[in-house]
Amino acid sequence: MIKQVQANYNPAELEKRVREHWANAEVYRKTKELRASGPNFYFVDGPPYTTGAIHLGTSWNKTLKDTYIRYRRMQRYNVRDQPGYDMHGLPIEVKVEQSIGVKTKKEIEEYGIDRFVSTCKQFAMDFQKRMTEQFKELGVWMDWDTPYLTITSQYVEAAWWTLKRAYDKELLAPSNRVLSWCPRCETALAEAEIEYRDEKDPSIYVRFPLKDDESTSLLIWTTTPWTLPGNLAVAAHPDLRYAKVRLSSAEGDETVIVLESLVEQVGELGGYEGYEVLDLIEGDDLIGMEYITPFLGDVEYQRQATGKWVHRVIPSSTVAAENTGLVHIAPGHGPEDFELGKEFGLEPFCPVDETGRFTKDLPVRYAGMSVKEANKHIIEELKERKLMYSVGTLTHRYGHCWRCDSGIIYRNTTQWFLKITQIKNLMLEEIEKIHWTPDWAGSSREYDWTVNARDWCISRQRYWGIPLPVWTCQCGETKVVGSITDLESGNGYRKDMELHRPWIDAVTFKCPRCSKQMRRVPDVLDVWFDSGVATWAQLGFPRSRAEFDRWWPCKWITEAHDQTRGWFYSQLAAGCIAFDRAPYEAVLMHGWVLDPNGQPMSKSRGNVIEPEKVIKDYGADALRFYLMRTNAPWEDTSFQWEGVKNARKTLNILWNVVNFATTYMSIDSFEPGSVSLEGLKAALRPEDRWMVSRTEKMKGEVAKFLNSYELHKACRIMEDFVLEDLSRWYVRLIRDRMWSEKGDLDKLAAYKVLHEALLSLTKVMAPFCPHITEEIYQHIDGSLESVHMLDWPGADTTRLDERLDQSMATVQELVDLVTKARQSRNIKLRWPMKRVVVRAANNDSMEVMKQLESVILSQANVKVIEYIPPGQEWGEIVLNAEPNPNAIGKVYRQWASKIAVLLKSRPAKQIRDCIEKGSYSLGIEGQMIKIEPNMVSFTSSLPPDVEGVKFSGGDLYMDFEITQEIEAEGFARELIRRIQQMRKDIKLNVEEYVRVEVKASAKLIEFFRVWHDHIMSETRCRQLEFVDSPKGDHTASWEVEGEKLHVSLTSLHFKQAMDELLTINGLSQDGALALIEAGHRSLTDLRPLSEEQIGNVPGLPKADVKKISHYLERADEAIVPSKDAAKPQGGMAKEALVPFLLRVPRMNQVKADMLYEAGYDSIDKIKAASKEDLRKVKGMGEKTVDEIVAYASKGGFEATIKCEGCGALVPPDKMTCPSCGARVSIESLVEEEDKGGAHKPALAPEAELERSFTYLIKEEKAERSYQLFEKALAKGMKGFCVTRNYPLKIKAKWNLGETPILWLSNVGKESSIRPKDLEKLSVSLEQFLAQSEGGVILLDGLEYLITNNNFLTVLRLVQSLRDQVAINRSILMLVLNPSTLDAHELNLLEKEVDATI
RNA sequence: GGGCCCAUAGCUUAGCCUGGUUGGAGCGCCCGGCUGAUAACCGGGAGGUCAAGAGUCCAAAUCUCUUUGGGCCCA
Repeated sequence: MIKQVQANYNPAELEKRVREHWANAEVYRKTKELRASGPNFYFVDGPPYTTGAIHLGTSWNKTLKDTYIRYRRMQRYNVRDQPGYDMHGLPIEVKVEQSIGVKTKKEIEEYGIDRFVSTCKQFAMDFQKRMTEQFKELGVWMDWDTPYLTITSQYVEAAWWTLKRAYDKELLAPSNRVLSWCPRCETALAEAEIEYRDEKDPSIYVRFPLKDDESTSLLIWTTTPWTLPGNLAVAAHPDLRYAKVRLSSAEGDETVIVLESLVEQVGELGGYEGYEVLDLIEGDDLIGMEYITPFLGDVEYQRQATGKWVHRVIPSSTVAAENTGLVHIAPGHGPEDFELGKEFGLEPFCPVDETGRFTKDLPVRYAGMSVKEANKHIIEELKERKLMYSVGTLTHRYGHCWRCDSGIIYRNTTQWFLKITQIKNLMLEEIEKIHWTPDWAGSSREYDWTVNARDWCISRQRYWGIPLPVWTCQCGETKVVGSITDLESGNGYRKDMELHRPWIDAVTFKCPRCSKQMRRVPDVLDVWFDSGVATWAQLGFPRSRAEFDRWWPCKWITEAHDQTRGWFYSQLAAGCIAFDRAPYEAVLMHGWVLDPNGQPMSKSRGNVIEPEKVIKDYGADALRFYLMRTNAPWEDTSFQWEGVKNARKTLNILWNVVNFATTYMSIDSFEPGSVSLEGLKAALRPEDRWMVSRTEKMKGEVAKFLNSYELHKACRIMEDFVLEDLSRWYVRLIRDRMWSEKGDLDKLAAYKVLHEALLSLTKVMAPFCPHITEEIYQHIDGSLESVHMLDWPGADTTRLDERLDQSMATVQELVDLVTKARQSRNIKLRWPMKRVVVRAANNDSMEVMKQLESVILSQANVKVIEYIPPGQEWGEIVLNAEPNPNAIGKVYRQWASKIAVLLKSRPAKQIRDCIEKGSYSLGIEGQMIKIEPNMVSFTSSLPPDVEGVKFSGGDLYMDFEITQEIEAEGFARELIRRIQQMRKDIKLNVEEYVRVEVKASAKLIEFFRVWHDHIMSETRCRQLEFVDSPKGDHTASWEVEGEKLHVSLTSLHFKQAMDELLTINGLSQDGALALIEAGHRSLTDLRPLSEEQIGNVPGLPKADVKKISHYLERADEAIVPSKDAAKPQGGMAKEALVPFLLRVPRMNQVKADMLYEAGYDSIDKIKAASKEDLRKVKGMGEKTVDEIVAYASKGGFEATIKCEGCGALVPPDKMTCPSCGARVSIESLVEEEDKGGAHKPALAPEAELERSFTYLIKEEKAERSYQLFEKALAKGMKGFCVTRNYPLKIKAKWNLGETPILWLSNVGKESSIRPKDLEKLSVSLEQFLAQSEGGVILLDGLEYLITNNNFLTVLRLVQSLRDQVAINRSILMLVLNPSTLDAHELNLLEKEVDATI
C-alpha cells in the first residue's frame, strides 16, 4: 500500500525514527539471517584506535564499509561484519598518565602497574562504547553487540600463537641494534611510530685534527652535537675526490680536508676569502687516516677504545657529496653508523640512558644532562677548544614520537625483532596477488614501503599492551608461549587469569635445561602488531578452527592511505609469518578528509569539524552522500559545508518527488503490484517509456560504478537521475495526468512508471543513504520489513531504449531553446506561443519530434508545431538576391543598374538554383546576359517575429507573433502584477479591498475589459475604472511592452469594518461587503436599524439579513455546555458482524464466533480492544491478534477493496466480489503496522461523536478524523472543514459533498486563510457555528497553526472555540500530529478538550 | 632527498587512459519565473592564461619533460 510521506524532509527526526524501527523490529538481525545461506563474504573491519571521538575521516571510513556491506548483502552474500577496536598501546598510556598526573615510568611503577593498567583498560572500554554510539548514529550496520577487542584473552592468545609461529620459523629473535628511542616514553619505537616534521637544529662543522699533522683537520658536519662524544670514526666516499686546501682571510688561515667539489662553499661558510688547493686526494687514499676525536681526553671509553679502525677514516659508499663529504660516525647513535661499525669492528658505544641523558661514561659536567640540553654546551666547548669551524642552524625534518611528540634519539639496546627482511620476497609476491584499488596503492605504495622495510622491532618497554610471550632463563634458554594451554604448566598460573601485565609477570617456568626459574621478558608488544592478527584473532583461532576454516582469508578491507605502513602492512607481515600468505584478498585504499583549506584536521591545528555537528545540522544520509559523492574514494577530500548542504538538497528534492508521488498515489489507492509495466504497455506514452529506459540505465550504471569502487560516479548518476530525470523532467511532464479521472489508464501508466523509477532508485541508493531510502521504501512498498532486505535490482536491458533516450535529449534541447528565446524576448512561459517550425535534419529526427510532440507542446507552451521534411526549405523563409554592382559593372558596364533591378525582381530561389547548376541568364534589350556566381549573393530573412536557431535535431524557428488573444491575456496579467506590486508598495493588508483607476491606450482598455472580472478578483478590487486621470492614495506609471499604464489605487479601508462585522456569527464576506458599501461600517451602525432596513441593503444576501437580526437580538445569552451525555452502546447481530471479521487476515469462522461470544459484539468494541484484551479470548493466537489490531487500525473494517479481477469495489463485509464473484485476497498487515513503533495512534473508542464536544484527535496523518467527519456528515450534520491540505485533494479523497473547505495556506486566495491569521480563522469558525445549529467542524493541522503562531495563542483559540461549540451544540474535531509537539504542550491541549482520540 | 597521488571558474568538481567544433556541471553571485512538490521548485546570465614553463604534433586541459604548490608514505 502506498502511504503518503510527511510533507517535509526532516532528517534528524526521520533518521531517529528509522533507527528505532530497525531496533524495534530487529531488522539488522533479520537481514543477516535472511542472507545466512548465501555465499560467504569475509569482511574485516580495520579497528579504530580507542582514544577519542570519531572524526570525519572515521565517518568516511565506516560509511564506505557500511555501503559495501549493504551492497554485498543485497547481492545475497552472507557478510561477516564484526567491528573491531584497537585498544592497547602508548596513546592510551599517555592519556592515562595525563589524567592521573604522572610523567615517568618510575612514577607509574610507584602508582602501581596494576592500577595503571586497569585504568588504561577502563579508558579504552569507555571510548569503545562512545565510538560505537557514534557509528550507530551514522547508520552503520555492523555487529555492534559482539565486536572484536584486541584486549581480550582470545585476541592475546592469537597474537601469541603468531609469535610462536615466528619463533619456530626463526623469524623472531632478540638483537642488539641501534634504534629510534623516545626518551619520554622510555621505549624503543618502530619505524611506523615515528612522525616527521620540520624542526630547527644546530648545523655545525667541526674540525677533527689529523693525528700526524694537527695543523690539518678533517671537516665533518652534523646536526646532533651530542653524538660527538660517541664518535669512533669518520666515513669518506672511496670513489669521490677530496682536497687538502689552505683557506685564508685577513685574520689568518687554516688547512682542512673536504670534498673537492665543496671547497668553495665550505670556505665561504668559514668566512674565508681565498683558498689554495694544496693536494687532491682520492677518497680511497683517505681511508685509514687517523684523527683526534673531540672528546678523546675526557671520555674514558674513547681513551681505551681499541680496534683497527678506531678514530680513523673508513670507506662508505652511502656518503653523499654534501656539506663536507666527510661523515662523523657514532655507532651507538645511528642505525647506519651501527651497521658501518659492525663492518669495521667498532663497538656501539652509547653513553645515553633510556631517559635521554648522558651516563657517567661522560665527564661530570655532562653526566645526567639531557642530550638536547647538552647540545649548546658542547657547541660552546668546541668553540672554546677551537674545534668549531662553523655554527649555524638548519630547519629539517626530524623524527618525533608518534604519541608524545618528543624528538627521538638513537640508542643502542637489545630488542626483539620480527625478521621481515627474511620474508620480504614472499610479502612482495603477495602484494602483487592482492587486488588493490586504485592499483597504484599496491603496485607503487605498498610495494615501495615493503621493499624498504627493515626488521620490525616489536618489543616495547611499557605496560599497556599484549605481553611479549617470551620467558628466558639466566642460562640462555628461551621459551615462547603460543597459547593459554602452554601457559598452564607455569608456576603462578590461574585459570582464566588476566593475561596483561603485571599479572602475567607472576607466571614463571622451570628451565628445562638448568632447572632454574625462567622469567618473562617484561616487554609488551608494539601495538601495531596487535591489529595485524585481526583476521584470525576475531575468528577465535587458534583455539577453535571451525570459524577459521569457514571464513578465512578475508575478502575485502578498506582503510585510508596512511595504513600503507600501518594495517595493510602489519597484516601482510603477520599473515606471511603465520600462513605464508596475505590474509586479505582485496583492498580499497581511501583518502583523508581535510579541512576546508586542504589541511589535515588535528586538534593541535584547531580545525577539527565533528561529524556529530554535521549530522545534527544535515543528517547522516546527507553526510554519507556528500562524502561518497564529492571525490573518488582514493583522493583526499577537503571538507566543505556547502557540499553537505548540497547533498541534503538533493535528498530533499528526492523527498519532494516522493511526496508528490505518494500524495496522488495514496489518494487513488494505487496498488503498484496490481499492474505490470507489460500489462500497461499500450497505455505507456513515449515519455513513460523514456523514463523506464532511464531507470534501467541508471540501475546498470550504479552497479557498474559500485563494482569498480567509483562511488563518486555512482552517486552522481543517482543525483542526476533525481534532479534531471525525475524532478525537472518526468514529474513536470506527468503533473497534469495526476488530476484526471480515477482508474484512467493513462494516469495508471504514469503512476506505475514513476513508482518503478522511485522503487529502483530507492533500492540502489539504499547502501549509500540507508535512512531516507528505508523511509521511502516503507511508504511506497513496504512489503518487507526493510529496504535492506531486498535483492539488488539487476538492470533489465530489454527495457533500454537508447534511441528514445537520444530523442528526449533532443526534445529537451528544443524546449530549452524555446525557454531561452522567450527569456531573451521577455516573453513569459505562460503566454502561449503561436507556433514553432522544425526543419528536421533527417527523417529520423523528424520522427523523434513527432513522437514526442505532446511533450514539446506542453513544455514549451506552444500551440502548433509545423514540420519541414529534411532537405526542404521552410517556405516562409524569404530568399533575397543581392546583385554585386562591382562585378556586374566590370563586364556589362552601362547595363549594370538595369541588371541589378531585374535580378531583384526575379524570384531569388530560381536564380540561385540556376547558378548552383552553372549560370543564370537574363535577356536585356535582346542581349543574353550571363550572370556569374560572383555577380550575385543571396541572403535569407525570416518572417517578422520569427527567430531561427540550429539545434541537434535540425533548425528551429520560433514564431513569437502575438495574436490578439495572447496579447489581451498577457496585458491583463501584467496589470494584475502591477496592481499587486502597488498593494505591496503601500504595505496594504493582503485582505484589504481597493479601488483602482487605470489610464491606458484604447487598445489596452479593450483588453482589460475582456478580463475585467478576473483582474478584480485577483486584486481584491471592488471598483475598477478606466479614466483619463487616475487619482487615489497611490499612483504609479508603468511602461509595459511599450505601452504606458497609469494606475491609481485607493484603499477602501474595509478591513477593519469587515473584521468587526464578521464577528456576527455566520455573516458572509459578501454580506459584510454589502453592508460596508451601504455605509454601515460597524456594529453600532447596525443597532438602530430595523430588520426591514437591513433587508433593503443592496446586495445583502437574504440569509445574512436573518443572521444579523439574530445577532442583534441574542446579545449576551449564555448557554451552559452539556457534557454528560452517555456514550453509545451499539451491539450488532452475530450474523452481521462475522462477515466483517472474516476479512481479517488469519481469521476463520471459528475464531470469529469465539470473538463474538467473548463479548466483542460490535466493530467498535473490537477496535477499542487492546492486544492484551484480545489475547484473553480463547483461541486467539498472538499472530491473529496482531492482525486484528493492524486491520482495525488501518481502517480495514471500513475499507472497500478493489477486485483484482474486474476492478469492482468489494464492501468491507464481503469476501467475494459482488460483480464477478472472485474471492478477494487479504494480505497480512502486521509487518507494516509494526514499523511505526512508538507512534501508534490511540484507537477511537466510539463511533459516534458527541454533540457539544471538542475532540482532540492525535494522528500522524489525518485518516480516522476524516472518516469520523464523513460519518457525521452522512448523518445530515452540516460540516466545515479547515485543512492545510489542498482542498481539491481532500475533496477527491473524502466524500464531503458540498461541505465548505477552508484552506490554511499562504497562497492568498479567497478560499484560503493564512495560518498566521488566527483572528480570521476564529471569525469564520464562529460564524459557521452560529449559522448552523449543531454543525461539525474538522480542524486538520493544528500543528501548522502552532508552528506559525505560538502555542499559547493557539491554545487560547482552542479554548474560545470549545466554548462556542458547547453553546451551539456542535462538534469540533481538532486533528494533530502528536509527534510535532512536546509532551508538555500535548498535555496542556488535552486538558482543554473534552475527549482525546 | 626519495616514492606515490593531486592541481581545471570564488568554492567543489566532470573531461585526461583513447589529443580534434565553443572545457561541462553543482554551490555561491546577479537577473528573472512559478505559487496545485511551497519552510519548496524552475530558468537565464556573468565568471576559466585548464598551476607555470618547455617539448611532441596539423592540432594539447588531455601525451612527455622540468618547475612550483598541496596531501600521504618514507629517508
